[in-house]
Amino acid sequence: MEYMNTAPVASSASAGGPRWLTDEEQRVWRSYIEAATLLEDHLDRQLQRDAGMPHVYYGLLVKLAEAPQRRLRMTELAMSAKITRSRLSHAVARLEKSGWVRREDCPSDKRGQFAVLTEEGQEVLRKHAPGHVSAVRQAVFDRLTPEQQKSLGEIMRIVAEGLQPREAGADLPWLR
Amino acid sequence: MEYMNTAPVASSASAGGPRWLTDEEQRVWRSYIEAATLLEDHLDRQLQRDAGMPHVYYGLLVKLAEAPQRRLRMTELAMSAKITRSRLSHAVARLEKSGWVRREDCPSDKRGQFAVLTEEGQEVLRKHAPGHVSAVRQAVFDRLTPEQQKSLGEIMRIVAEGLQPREAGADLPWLR
DNA sequence: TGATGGAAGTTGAGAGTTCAAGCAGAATCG
DNA sequence: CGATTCTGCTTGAACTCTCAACTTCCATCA
Repeated sequence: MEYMNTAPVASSASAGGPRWLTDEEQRVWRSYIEAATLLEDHLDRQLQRDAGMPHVYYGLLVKLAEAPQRRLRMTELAMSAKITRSRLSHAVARLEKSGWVRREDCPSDKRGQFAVLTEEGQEVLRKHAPGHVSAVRQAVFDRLTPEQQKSLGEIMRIVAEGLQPREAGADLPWLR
Repeated sequence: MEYMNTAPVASSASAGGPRWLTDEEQRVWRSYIEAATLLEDHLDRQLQRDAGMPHVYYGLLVKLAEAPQRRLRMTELAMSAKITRSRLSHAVARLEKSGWVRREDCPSDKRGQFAVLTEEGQEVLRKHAPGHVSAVRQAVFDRLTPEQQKSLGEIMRIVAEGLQPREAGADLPWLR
């Protein structure tokens, strides 16, 4: 009896026993885990080395850069980046220290805070975007056919949807 | 001029300028990032809550469970899990504290160490595998058609291959 | 044998993340 | 209005990960 993989191997009867993954499903799952691990690691390294920040932080700057006044409420930013507010708080504190983001009080809600991309923040993006795109291209797009790219998009969209926030809850309204 | 996403938006001329991602490529990339973030987070939470360890650690136990004597050299384990040796060292130290793994000296190479899955380690896997598989199934496999599953496998295999270790280097022979 | 370089693994400090708790302001309602 | 509850965001401690040394042992070769 093989127990698991990052999920176990086949051999399911009919009754309530857990539906293990088939061999094929397992191969798929392992490929996913490996690629995801290697990829995130690769991008983290690339950005840490070149831009001095991890991939997630870079993503935050990008979201801000695209937002109306290059600003977003903390909660909005957290939701859009799919991270907890707590994590965001720490992250923004760090980005503030680096001078790439600044906090601003929200006039309409005294509890609220805006995270605002600074000029230096924009500069950092301008400077390192090319390297980052190229890393992404090299690791992913250059290796996939147009059909595969399309497939990947559909698949990931479905998975993401299934895990979306839904209803509220303690510190993580999102993340179920 | 849109600068970036977690990679910038289109508008490329002909000369050397960075080849930005097209709108469609960007949508794909964002979906990927979102799904990967939500998924890893979801599994980490599930396992942390139920089994008292993060997803990566669970993966390590699984690798050991499948290995010949339920043991693997540190370096082998690190490579197979796609993580650095340093990270593994810390991880195994923690797993040892929890009593799920034990270290053993390698007879043939005095520098070498085996990570060995303990009886408690196996027990933990047996106990929590069902919940974990079910989480993976719910989040991924149950939502995809067989074709999509196959596609996902191929795509991720390609990406993983492209990022594989190749030649040696400092502390991270893998991870380029 | 002894020097030299490489390989296996660990370590410590700093950075990032999680979790539970906490504070202040907003909203609801009697 | 005052009490109660909810929302927005922050905090601190515990934990994990990264990065750059560092130690020990193996391998090569003169």
